Amino acid sequence: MDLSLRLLQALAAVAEDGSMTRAARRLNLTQQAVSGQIRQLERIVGTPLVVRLSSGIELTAAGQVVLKQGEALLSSAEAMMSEARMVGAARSEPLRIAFKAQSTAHFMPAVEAALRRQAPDLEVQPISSHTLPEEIEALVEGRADAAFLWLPIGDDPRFVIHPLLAEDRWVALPPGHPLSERNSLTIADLADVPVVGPREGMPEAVVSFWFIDPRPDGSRAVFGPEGRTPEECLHLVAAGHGCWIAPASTVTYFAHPRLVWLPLVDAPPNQLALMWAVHNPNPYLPLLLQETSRVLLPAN
Amino acid sequence: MDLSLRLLQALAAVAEDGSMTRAARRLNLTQQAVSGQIRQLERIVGTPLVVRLSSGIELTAAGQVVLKQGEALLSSAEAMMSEARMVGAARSEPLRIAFKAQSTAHFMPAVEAALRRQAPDLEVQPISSHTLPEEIEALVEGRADAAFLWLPIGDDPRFVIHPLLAEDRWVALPPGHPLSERNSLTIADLADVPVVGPREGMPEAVVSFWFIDPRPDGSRAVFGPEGRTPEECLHLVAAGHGCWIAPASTVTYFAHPRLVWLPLVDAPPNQLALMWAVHNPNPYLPLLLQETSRVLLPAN
DNA sequence: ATCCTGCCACAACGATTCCTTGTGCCCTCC
DNA sequence: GGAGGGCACAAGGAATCGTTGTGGCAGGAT
Repeated sequence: MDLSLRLLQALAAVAEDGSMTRAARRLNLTQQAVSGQIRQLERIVGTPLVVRLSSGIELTAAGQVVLKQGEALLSSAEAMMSEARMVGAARSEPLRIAFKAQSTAHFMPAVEAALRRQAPDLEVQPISSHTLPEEIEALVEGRADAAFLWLPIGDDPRFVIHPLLAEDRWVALPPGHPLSERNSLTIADLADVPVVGPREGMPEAVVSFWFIDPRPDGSRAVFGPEGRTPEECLHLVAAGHGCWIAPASTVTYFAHPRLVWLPLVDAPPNQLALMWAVHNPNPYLPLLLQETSRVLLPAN
Repeated sequence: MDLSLRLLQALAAVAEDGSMTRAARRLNLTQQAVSGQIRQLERIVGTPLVVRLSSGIELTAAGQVVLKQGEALLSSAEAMMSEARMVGAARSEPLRIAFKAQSTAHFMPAVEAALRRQAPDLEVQPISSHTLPEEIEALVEGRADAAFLWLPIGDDPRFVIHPLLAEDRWVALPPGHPLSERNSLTIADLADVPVVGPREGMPEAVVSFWFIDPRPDGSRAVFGPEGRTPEECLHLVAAGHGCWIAPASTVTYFAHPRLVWLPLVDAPPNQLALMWAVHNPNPYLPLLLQETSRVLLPAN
């Protein structure tokens, strides 16, 4: 049976007024409606709750039980809804998304728009960072709920990782470089070219992936000067210190006239991924994943 | 707004299964129905409770509040109904009605039938007694909830007294008595006739009323031997010890061939009353009064 | 790549519930 | 004895609740 709080309110009003008719007036209902509600409540509980008199009503012992505990129930329900409204209105759970500026940022507006369509009340809070360690730190320290980043990052049981899409890697070369006249490159072409990029604080597997070290033929990569940010790397390349191997989408951010970008056709692609801490309770994370997939995958 | 427990059950099931469709199967409903219930619950509470995903649902923070407190609410409601059913089924409140055997008893079957019509589950328990002090004692000691008796009984703030109907008093005389040939009597006729009846343990006002002492002309009544019960009084009258002044309805109980009953036309009538202890909480007392009035007054 | 399955939402229809008006009966009070 | 207030029953319309049917979307199997 399905107990409705309205019935308990009716009983409370009837008990207080000692009369269905008076209670009905107070509840802005007709006497018949209140009579029906009491009857329904009695049917649900399964025992008479009031004694009908021509001068009004009187509660039975069972009616007093329902009255007393019903009032407790009503106030509990009121408190529950109030608290839920508080929690809901507080937007106490903004979704904080970390991304690398000018690297995993170009789809953020579309993702945010998609989220807003599904959950208009959700507050999306972008957290920008410049390096992969910064992003991971933000997740670990709870400053961000999720992060967009490039795989690989090495295995890490603290995170849930959802690969989204694969990108070929491209190589940035200075305009005057002998290889810069080519249409595409292979790993073998880069055998003697120093590679710039971030190394400090990166897991070994990540360095190994981006520098392609060791090379498929077993030789070692030539490590050029360290560039921690994309800007530093580009500066180093433009200054002739070597090449930079980067995700394809980076090309669109840095179509610099003093640089030449060429695809690296035989290198395993890197992957854009969405990641969050395994124990993060934010309920919007699955929604974020879903909407991100929707935004990114058709545009493949 | 009107919160129904069904909605809370739906939320609980949905939260447990992580999916509206699976919850719907378990609840023997369609997915659409459950979806509607969740939507309605969200409208009532006023904030989103679940995040809709293509792979199922996820509770928001507000949803977790409602889930947790809602489950408490559900079990409270279940406990409430269970206890009310217990109390109701226990018939823990039989209505115990005291009456004087062969004096205020003749309408008891009709009263009980009327009560049964209005409250089929009510258990009526007759408590018979033979004297007025016995009846009052039963009320005071809580062995009876209500009593039928003859007024007056003297003022007593411990009781609520509802007069029901008035009866003329009649006089019982032995057949050979000089007055026994009359059609009716006046108080003056009884000036020298000893009166029998109960005196011991009766309030003075009651003795004064039944013995009509003092008489309207200021003279004193002649007190015959004490008869504590109707049987004793009748025996005393039949033996020639005097007359007995009794309620009219007594005549129907004791239409004895060896007695003559005559109406006492100028004596103030006595009244049948329903009475109970002021603090008796039995909810059926007003119903008893109502039904008793209905039974007695038309038959006036 | 394509189909199949599972998830949810929207729409339309029928059954039930809910509240209203209208009525009758009873009791109480004036 | 009439007026007023109490409750129950009955009938009709509105709102609610459930169903079936459909579509979009994502994930997994063929």
